Amino acid sequence: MTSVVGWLLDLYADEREGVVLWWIAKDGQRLRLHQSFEVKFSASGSPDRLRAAWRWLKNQPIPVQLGRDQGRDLFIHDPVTLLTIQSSSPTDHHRLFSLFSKEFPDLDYYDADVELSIRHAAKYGTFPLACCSVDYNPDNMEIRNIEPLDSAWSLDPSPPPLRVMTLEPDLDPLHEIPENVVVSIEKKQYLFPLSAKRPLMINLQAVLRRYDPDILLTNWGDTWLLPLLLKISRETHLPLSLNRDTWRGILHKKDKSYFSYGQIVYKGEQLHLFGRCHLDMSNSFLLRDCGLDGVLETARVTTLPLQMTARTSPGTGISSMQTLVAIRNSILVPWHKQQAERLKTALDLLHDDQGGMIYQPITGVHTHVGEIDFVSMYPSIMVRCNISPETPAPTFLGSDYPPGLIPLTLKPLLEKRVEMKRALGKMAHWDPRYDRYSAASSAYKALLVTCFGYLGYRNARFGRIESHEAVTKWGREALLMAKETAEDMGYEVLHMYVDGLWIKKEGVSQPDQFAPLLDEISSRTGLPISLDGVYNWVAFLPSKRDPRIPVPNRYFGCFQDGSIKIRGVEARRRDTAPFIKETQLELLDLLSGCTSPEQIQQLLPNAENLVEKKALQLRKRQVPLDQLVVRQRISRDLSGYKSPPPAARALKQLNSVGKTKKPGQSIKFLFVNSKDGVFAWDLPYKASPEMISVIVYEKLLRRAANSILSPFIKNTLPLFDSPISRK
DNA sequence: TACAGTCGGGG
DNA sequence: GTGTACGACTGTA
Repeated sequence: MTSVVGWLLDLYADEREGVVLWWIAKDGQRLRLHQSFEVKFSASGSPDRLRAAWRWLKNQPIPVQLGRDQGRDLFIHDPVTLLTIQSSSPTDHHRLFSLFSKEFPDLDYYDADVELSIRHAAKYGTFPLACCSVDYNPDNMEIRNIEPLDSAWSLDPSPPPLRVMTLEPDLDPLHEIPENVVVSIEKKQYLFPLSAKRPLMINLQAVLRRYDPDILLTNWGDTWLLPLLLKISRETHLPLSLNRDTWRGILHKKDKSYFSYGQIVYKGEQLHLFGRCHLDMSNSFLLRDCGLDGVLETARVTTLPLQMTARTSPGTGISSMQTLVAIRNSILVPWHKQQAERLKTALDLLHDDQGGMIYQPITGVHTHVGEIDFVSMYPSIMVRCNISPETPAPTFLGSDYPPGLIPLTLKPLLEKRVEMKRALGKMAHWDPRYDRYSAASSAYKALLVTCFGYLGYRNARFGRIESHEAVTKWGREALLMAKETAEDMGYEVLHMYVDGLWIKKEGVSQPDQFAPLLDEISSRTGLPISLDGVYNWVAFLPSKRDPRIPVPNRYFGCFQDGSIKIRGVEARRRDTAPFIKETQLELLDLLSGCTSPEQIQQLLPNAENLVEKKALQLRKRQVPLDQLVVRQRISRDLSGYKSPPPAARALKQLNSVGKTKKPGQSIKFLFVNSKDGVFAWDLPYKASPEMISVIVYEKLLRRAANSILSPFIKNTLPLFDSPISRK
């Protein structure tokens, strides 16, 4: 028997060995161990059907152990009688469940589709990069015992000595033709020409062997680079050991488009490795937004393998956390079948209108305004009021009922994030923990927010619309209490939006002056609230269709520390060209130091000069083309468009040269003087400055400038706004 | 004018 | 294999 202390890198099922676990040992070894792992699921239904199921299971060839048990279904009051089915390995379980559930589609299944890593976490307390003490038999590398020395909730776990290698083409393969593969290891870089195929393979294989990375960080690795390298490897018959588990194939997952948050999203194809983790920066929002630290910190709390964590949505993450808590608390995990969405009833529509509290702002420019926001409002409410599918409707001050599944899941995450945020506030930027804390804090925020959304999602395993409504109800309640408190203390409330208030009081302009109000709101509502900042000035815009009507989420302003906040206007939209966005930001920057409307008035001529200068650059065609690129999402197949918008016309051009985009992918294009009015950016031939439609861009420029300047220009109608026509 | 299409969130 | 809202805004017919 050998004992080793190390960090868990990866875990996956194996046909013969049960579960394979890769460890980074303290002494630097990379260890491949395995462990037999039994998997149990259960079914409930009428006694007749369960008897029939028992007979069927007895007469099929996959070995099983059957039993009877009782269990707790969160949505059923009484204990449920269960037929339990235990397989001796994860692969047996998969095969058996897929056959069995087809044979008996009328049964209710539990614990049937739980990710292997979650089952392992529930049984042994493991999670990605958990530091553990492992006993194993050195003769056959079989694990005898795993003892976690680490908790997912600790702020500063012992850091694993990860070896990271970056692999990327030198140019964006969607836009240009890359010539080299760039390999980066720590501070070193290597450049291998793509055209010299044999040397490329030999060199790559050599670095992979020599450095033996744990993490292979790529750009376009899923969708372009690794498929290409594997193809070259086949053509040249030269080996390329991307996997550590060398005899294994690489797992390809197909691309797909799906609906989420009311829109189509596209997820590119994926390549998963074994024994080593492939993370594609271009195919992972989490990796792009929160970096490698964000992925590692998310994997620790969700217990999903690193390669999966990087590529899934926060919804999958929070759902995994709920599943783990359920198993640990002996709550059955209902099988999540993909059921057709039923149509909404009139009642549902009525309910949907009862979301967050939204108020109409007082339009125009206001100075010395404080913005206060509840901290993680919805998750805090779920924890404080014990809102969960199985808990009774709460009163505002919580319930006597024991904590439900959702609060049990959220509480440690919420507390870890609050602690990290608190530490960040006092920490220097050069502190080695700073980046990791920031990454974790924004990754956790997404998990927390999504948990609320999932309560209202019909297909979620642990959702219940009444719970969702209870959260928004208490949210509105808390916001109204905050408003009353502010008014009681002499503030004017200019605007409210879901979890934030914009308030003003004569003589109050320093951050610490807001403290008594914040304390009072916290004590009245029981929810944490903090000052987002004090604006030098903030402008709430009216509707463009009717200037008498305020709109809740179009505003911008400058804080005392010089930072700028913008919502709803062009610069916030991803379909705004960089040049236009830049202009808006420069205009705001120009006005940011002002503390009175008079000062702003004085600077207006400068602002207008800036706009004219930009317009002149456009007319002289001096603006770099990449600054004029517009990006829009394709929502359907080309044939689905009745009046093709610019993005669809650009896609048509790409199609004509054999390139394609699927619904959910975005496409880049320029506005030009041609029949289509657009020119796709990723065509093999390049656009030239003469093609650009100066008219279109100048209108976009003036419209954007107008969004910023109109609140300051008295008694003038917007001068420059008119529809943009093609040509 | 009616209809069709896109975006928003946070950091 | 995970939020099919909803309102503002813009372009096209």
